[in-house]
Amino acid sequence: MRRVKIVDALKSEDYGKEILVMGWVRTKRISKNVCFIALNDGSTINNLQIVVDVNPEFENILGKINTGASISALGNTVESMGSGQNAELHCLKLEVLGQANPDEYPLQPKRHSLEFLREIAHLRIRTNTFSAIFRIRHAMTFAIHKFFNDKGFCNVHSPIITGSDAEGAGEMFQVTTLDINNPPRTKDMKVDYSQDFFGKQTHLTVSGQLEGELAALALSEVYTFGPTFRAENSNTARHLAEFWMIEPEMAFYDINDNMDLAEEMLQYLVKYALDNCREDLDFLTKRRLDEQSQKPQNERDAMSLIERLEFIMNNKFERLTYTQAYEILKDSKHNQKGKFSYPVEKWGIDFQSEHERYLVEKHFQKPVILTDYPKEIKAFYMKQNDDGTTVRAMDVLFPQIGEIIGGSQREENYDKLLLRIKEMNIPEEEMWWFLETRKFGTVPHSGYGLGFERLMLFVTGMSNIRDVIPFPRTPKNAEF
RNA sequence: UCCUCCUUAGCUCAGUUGGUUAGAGCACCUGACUGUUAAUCAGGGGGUCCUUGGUUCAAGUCCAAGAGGGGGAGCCA
Repeated sequence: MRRVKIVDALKSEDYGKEILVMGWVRTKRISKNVCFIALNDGSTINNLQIVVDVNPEFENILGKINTGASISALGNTVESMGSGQNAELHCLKLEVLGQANPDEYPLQPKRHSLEFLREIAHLRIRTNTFSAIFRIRHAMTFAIHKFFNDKGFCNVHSPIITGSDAEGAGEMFQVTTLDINNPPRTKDMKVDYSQDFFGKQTHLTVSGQLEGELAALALSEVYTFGPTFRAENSNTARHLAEFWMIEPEMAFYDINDNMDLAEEMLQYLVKYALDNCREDLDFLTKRRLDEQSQKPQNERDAMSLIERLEFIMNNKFERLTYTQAYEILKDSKHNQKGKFSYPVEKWGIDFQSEHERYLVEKHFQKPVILTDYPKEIKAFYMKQNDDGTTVRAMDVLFPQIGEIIGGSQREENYDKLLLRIKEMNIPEEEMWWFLETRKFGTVPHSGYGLGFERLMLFVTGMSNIRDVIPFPRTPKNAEF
């Protein structure tokens, strides 16, 4: 007999049918004549209640079943006599697949701290919170591919090992097969990378953007969705050493087309979650409400998770330039009363988290897209404006998490790009292939990068990025 | 990397001005109970007080160093 998933068993109102289910025991409640087992198989946040008559036939088996054990149960679906669920399974045949010693199994039917669960990342997936998060993570992955596919974008696999260290997006992890205790040396005692696996020094990628641009200048509209690696010693709830990034890159798009796409994509993804992950979102909404009730009133969210997602879905993002944002911040009472740790008093400063949060959470109270930043604080490949001081950059700022997207229209003029590469001391000889796209059939084009885990933070309402990726990689931590 | 807080039972946490045998709730084990929803009730077992060193008649408590973790900042996605 074929196993029925619990998500389907719970949906069925065709009572009296004999079905087989398998899963992991969440709780067992036993009394003299009847035993209730809450069974979960990860197909839904909801458990199927297995009802077992306590008789000599089952007594021995029931003794082997504790929280965490895996079982298979054959029985008839019946309409529940108790409240709390519609269908339940009246058990006819019960089998233990794998026991879980209750003295050793760390998950109890009670609330655990997220910090404790991080230490048992191999088991935390079995909890309601994490199974909900990872079902949503899957749904978001799928929705991203669906969004771009429906628009005719081409998914491009950019390389994970890169031979260029000129991407400029952060510190990199080196990839080598040389013996680090005794590497070959050149005459001047430097490590001789010509003897390394690739015949040169290589690293894990920090961005697929440059390769994405190459593809866009052939396929028009492309996106990458892959892992990226940053060896920065960042210890925050918003940074990972290994994270997933979505990087669309579009030929013939200017910065306004770019912003339109970013806004449409974020709203599409939020709507997809609301339409397809409702039960998991309801659970996480309740979880966050419980968590918030521990906090003082003035630190609590103004909106619940679901309300916030609906708000994003239904409201246009605010668009303004860096200079306009600078004026708002400079003239704000907050600034004039000296309440910013970093006062806003000189055009050209890079905005701090506190400034971004003020704009998003206090001033506009909605997502904000900032454009046209001073060129000094942005990357070399961004298109320079005619004013000679700003570039066509755009950052999408979200409540709670700050910068969720960073992007720009790209500089398509060969001479301007080359000049900028020289000004910023980027090794020109390593960028020959990138420069050639501007030499042969260059076109206006744009793109952006979305940090997938930052999106996940927003959609799930979790507050630590280590809780929205199954096995987080952070400084001093590569367990599991 | 900087600032700050934390580390006591399997988990979440109390532990007073340093003072006898370190506590609670949940979990676990035993028993009771005809339908429970993190069931309930009664009883029981369970401790490297993060590590090392120091002060003291006496340290879970005070001091120093180290390790691990949380929150905030920087860098960014």
